Amino acid sequence: MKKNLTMKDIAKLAGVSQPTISRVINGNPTVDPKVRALVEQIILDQGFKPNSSAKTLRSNSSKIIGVILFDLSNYYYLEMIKSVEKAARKNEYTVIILNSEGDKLLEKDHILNLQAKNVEGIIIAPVAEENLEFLKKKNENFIIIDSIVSDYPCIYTSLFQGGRIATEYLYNLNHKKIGFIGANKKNIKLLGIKKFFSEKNLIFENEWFVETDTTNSNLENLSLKLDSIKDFPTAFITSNDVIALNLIKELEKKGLSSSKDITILSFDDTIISTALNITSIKHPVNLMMEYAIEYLLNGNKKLIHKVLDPILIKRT
Amino acid sequence: MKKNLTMKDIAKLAGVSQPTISRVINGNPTVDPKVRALVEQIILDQGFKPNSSAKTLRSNSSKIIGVILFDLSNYYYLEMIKSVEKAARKNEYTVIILNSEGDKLLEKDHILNLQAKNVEGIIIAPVAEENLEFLKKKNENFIIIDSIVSDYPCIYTSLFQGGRIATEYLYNLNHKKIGFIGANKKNIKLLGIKKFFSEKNLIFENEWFVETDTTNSNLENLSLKLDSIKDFPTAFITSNDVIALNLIKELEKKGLSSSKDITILSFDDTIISTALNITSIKHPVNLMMEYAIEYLLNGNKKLIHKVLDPILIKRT
DNA sequence: TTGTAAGCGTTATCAT
DNA sequence: ATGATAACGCTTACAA
Repeated sequence: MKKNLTMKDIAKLAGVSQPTISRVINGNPTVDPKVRALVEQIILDQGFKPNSSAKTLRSNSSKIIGVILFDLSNYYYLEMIKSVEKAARKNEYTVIILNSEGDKLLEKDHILNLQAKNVEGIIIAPVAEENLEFLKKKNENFIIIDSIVSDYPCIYTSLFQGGRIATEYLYNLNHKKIGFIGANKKNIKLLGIKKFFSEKNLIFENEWFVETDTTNSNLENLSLKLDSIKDFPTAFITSNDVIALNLIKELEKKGLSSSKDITILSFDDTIISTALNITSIKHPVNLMMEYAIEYLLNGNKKLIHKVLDPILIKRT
Repeated sequence: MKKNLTMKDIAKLAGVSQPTISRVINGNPTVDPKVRALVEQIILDQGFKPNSSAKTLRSNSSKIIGVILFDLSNYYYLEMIKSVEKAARKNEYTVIILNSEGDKLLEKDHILNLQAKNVEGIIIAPVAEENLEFLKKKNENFIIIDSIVSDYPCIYTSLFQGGRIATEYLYNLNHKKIGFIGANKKNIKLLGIKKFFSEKNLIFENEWFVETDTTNSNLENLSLKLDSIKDFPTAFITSNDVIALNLIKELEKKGLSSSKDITILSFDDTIISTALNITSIKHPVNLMMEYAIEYLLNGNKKLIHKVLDPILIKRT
């Protein structure tokens, strides 16, 4: 059976009492510099680190941030994970990443799990509002990412702005017929697109909105939907990179070139956009996670909604 | 100050003693069915989960697996994270993902951190052998992924086979001059490639190996290196997807089409390969992480090296 | 400056 | 079948 060292062991090696070890580790100024030096050397030699369960149990501070993500299929989550781990580490925190897979019950499980681990904060891309209510009821320190939910702390990229600047960019390239492929009609990106159209007194035809499933890249009926469009757009905005990829393939089947005939602009700017060489709307993911950690650790809890500006990454 | 429920609280609500709650939760058969039912209902109502720090401290079982990854830039790590989180969850374990960023000291820090958290196993894509020695000395339950290190438990995809089947595939498409772009010369993929050449009594020209940095996609001198090749290959194998992407861009600058003039085959099969529509060698990442978890939790610890076969994903 | 002792919320060993 | 009680390894008064 594996047995880790304890402060008691270090204390014995140093010939002092266990609390003295604790004092050294926690930088308590009352310890004799000689004792401190000795103890620190022993700690280094032995590769000792205090048991965090005991520490957490006693002091109620786990130094852990929980992150519950909606799904791990969009590639931009990798950057998110990388950013949040780094931002946490900078503050001497560890993150626990969990995948709710868009499942309400699993999300609840994860929340209970994190609470049991005494996490000091939760970053959540939520599935169900009832779980957010639970978090609030339990007085949990948490922040929502990637969603807008009133009365809860949120941090997100303005997809409305994203839709707007995407459209503006295409408009300036002389596109007046612009399609959008994405999830259901209340889609905020779509609202931004429509906003720009109305600003310019242009009409956004209903048929230019092509509804698809965004998390599942299985888009077999995309073809049918595209076929049914009477007045075909000269450009498309897609709700994410994977859809852009599928669109390009569909267009190719129809003998259309995405670089010559139809302009495509995507959301998310993952490596796919780079690979396909298409203009994309980037979320400032890194910034988002830094803010999230900052908010959870020291944030003024009166701050409710933090909106980040999307970034247009121009290509070709 | 946030205060979680404890077994004591539940006990009070149920009118029993605290150890009874523990018995109910741990499925101890000696509890009265009526009491059990009552307690379970209260637990559900209250959304109670026992404090895991206390549990870990007392029982020395944290139900946590640590995962130390070398870097989080290659996109195939996302699938890895997804897989390992899921495989762990299936066994009621939580994972803690850490990024060593290829830094020896950071790797050591992560190891100490995980030990302090009493993790029951560590999955590591290692930076430094001395840290592996430390793990062994500390009698830690761990397994290495993505690397071959003798005398330590490892699980990895056979890159030798990968190189071999990649070459075989191209050979069967009538390519006799095949280049390889990747890291230093001891590269195992390259050995597999050379093996196939020698099997067919063909010569692999030294100039067909183009050395690049694999983690950093900054390949500005790739162009120069390509220019210096006298007998230009008709096909290239790249050590990862990002290099393939850069290669395609370089070739385009030279007026060459990757689909018509030069065939490209990459390693890793991330979404980039899909986007670029190129044949790729896939690591069975999902399988790898399932094995890793299985090994750590129940594995016969005599098993030292587990080799997985790469999968050729044909495209175009 | 340092040691003694209590207590965090569990699990497990006793009794009863 | 269930209730006291000790112990896990730390932090934090309090005493010396």
